[in-house]
Amino acid sequence: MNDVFRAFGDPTRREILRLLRRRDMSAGELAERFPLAKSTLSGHFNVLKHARLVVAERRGTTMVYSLNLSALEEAIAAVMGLLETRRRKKE
Amino acid sequence: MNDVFRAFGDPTRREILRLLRRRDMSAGELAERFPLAKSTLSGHFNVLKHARLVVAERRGTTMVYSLNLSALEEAIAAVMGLLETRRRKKE
DNA sequence: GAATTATTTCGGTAGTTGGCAAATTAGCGA
DNA sequence: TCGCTAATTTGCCAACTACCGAAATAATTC
Repeated sequence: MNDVFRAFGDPTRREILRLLRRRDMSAGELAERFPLAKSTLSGHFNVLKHARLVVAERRGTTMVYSLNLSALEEAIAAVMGLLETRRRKKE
Repeated sequence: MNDVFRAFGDPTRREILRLLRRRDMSAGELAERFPLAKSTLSGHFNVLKHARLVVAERRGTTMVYSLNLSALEEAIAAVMGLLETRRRKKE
């Protein structure tokens, strides 16, 4: 869970997730959308994979990345947990 | 919004938010719960304030921190946005 | 096995972060 | 104003992060 929050901390990684919500994309396809070196993107993919936010599947010579919805759902639950049990005195 | 995600990236800051969900607490009270220097905690408070996740109010010589629920709600909405518009091909 | 394409790993750098102790600011009461 | 308590700011350092280009790895096709 710690890794999930860390992964969310970087704007580039959030943009990757945003792109993947529409359709699965290869590492190269994703890299084209950013003004960054492919090696840099590869590092971001690793962080996202480690946080289980994306899943990678090799298809021939290319790697296809896709969102892992359940990890996103868990992140939402964790943030919502901060709201739920609040006991307010005044309001 | 960027600052909100950055603020969530640190475990100490998430724990501060978790403590504040029960009741408002002073800087000193909060600092007691962590094995960290007060100056370090003060830095964390600043990050949380900057992200508008907490609000500070001076009460005499002490500073009282409280959760800013609306910022939390926005963070949830942002994460949920990653889920919502997903178009699935198979399933 | 050599050439091609796609991606990752490695080595290095600049900037950021989290941590502390010490100095500083702020409010309060004598 | 002085002394006390609470909290923040400052200066410094070690660890981490994002980034790059070059070299290495992986799968495919000839």
